[in-house]
Amino acid sequence: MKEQIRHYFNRYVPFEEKEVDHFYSHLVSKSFKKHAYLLRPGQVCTSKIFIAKGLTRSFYIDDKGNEKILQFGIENWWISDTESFIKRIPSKQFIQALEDTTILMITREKLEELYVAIPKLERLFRIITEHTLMAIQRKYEFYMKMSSKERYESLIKGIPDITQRVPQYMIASYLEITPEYLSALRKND
Amino acid sequence: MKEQIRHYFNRYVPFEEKEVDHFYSHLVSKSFKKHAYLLRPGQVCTSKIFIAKGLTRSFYIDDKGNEKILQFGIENWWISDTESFIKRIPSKQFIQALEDTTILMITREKLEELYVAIPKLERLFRIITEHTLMAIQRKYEFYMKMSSKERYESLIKGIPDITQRVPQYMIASYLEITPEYLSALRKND
DNA sequence: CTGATTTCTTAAGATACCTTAATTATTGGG
DNA sequence: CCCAATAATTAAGGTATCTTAAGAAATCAG
Repeated sequence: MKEQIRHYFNRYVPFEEKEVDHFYSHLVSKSFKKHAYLLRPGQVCTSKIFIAKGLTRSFYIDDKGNEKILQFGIENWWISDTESFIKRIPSKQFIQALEDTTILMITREKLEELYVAIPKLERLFRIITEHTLMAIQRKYEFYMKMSSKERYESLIKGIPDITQRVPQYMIASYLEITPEYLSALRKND
Repeated sequence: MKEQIRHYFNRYVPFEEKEVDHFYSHLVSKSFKKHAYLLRPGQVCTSKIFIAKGLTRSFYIDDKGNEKILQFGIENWWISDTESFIKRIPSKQFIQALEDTTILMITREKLEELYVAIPKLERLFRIITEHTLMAIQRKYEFYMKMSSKERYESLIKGIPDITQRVPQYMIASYLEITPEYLSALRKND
């Protein structure tokens, strides 16, 4: 798993073996069975959470009691609740494993210590955050302009095996359409 | 204007007078008349752009020749084309002043030099980017779930004077509804 | 101040997507 | 392997939002 982190980091900033070792030694690894919760409403999301393996969904329950899926999280993606993490306020969302999932996490406190100890880490996370921002912004800018069908196709293109890994009604929730309508869309290719 | 930057920076990270001076001396200020373009498709967005005063829109032209507004930019907001900036690829969008607008900008090259000279700056931009990510993500997550009317109300809440500053058809484009329908929505309060 | 241009409104018919409810298909635990 | 629970489909009728087209209102340049 250290190798995975090393590889991921080096996509953004070249790191020496030693630096990765140092950082990695402060990461906490945790495994969750399918359906287990990584975060529940009311908890403060105190750590950055990196998915090493598996699949998660982030969702909340709306006024009418419906689950609203905000994001799927896959390998090599950060899935913390950004708002809860930054503002140190209780989260409103669930993060749930949809497959057996292994994460690597680091608390905010520890990370801030490490930013001082390994200044390059500050750079790394600036760059990672910039890239995440770019990806999220791009995704939503286009999602907003797309029809349901186009959003579905776009999701499949981004995560081709998502239909094998996630029940269809969750994909519908994520795309903000009803399961019935998604079913109808799929019927006419 | 230096005072404005100082104030903005200190919202995120405490800076000494001297450090702000140093950074500020590398910023380039530019003014644009209403309707002038800050960026056009084909150009690479080589600078981070901060709006000191005024109002801009970012938009692109879709397949059918329609303008699609992605963002409005107001005072104390960064409005660069993130993807073009990060990947150093030609932008697909226009950024246009909707009022007489003054920006402060800094090239990527200069900024990277300054990250080394003033390490605290790296931290500042990590934090700014984190906050921007949080804001953008939150905005879109909710926009996706909202009706047209709710999106309109949400925009007004965020930028109360937007209706005075921007023609209604641009607001409609931003909210991804037709001007006709926005007009109808406004009619029934 | 005035005509030209831009912006906003109105209304009728069309379409994308939703709601409800019932039926069928699939999956997982014992 | 089977039953219970979960997930997916179908269809009918409804609503939000779009399209088109025309006219009214506001703004801008000279």
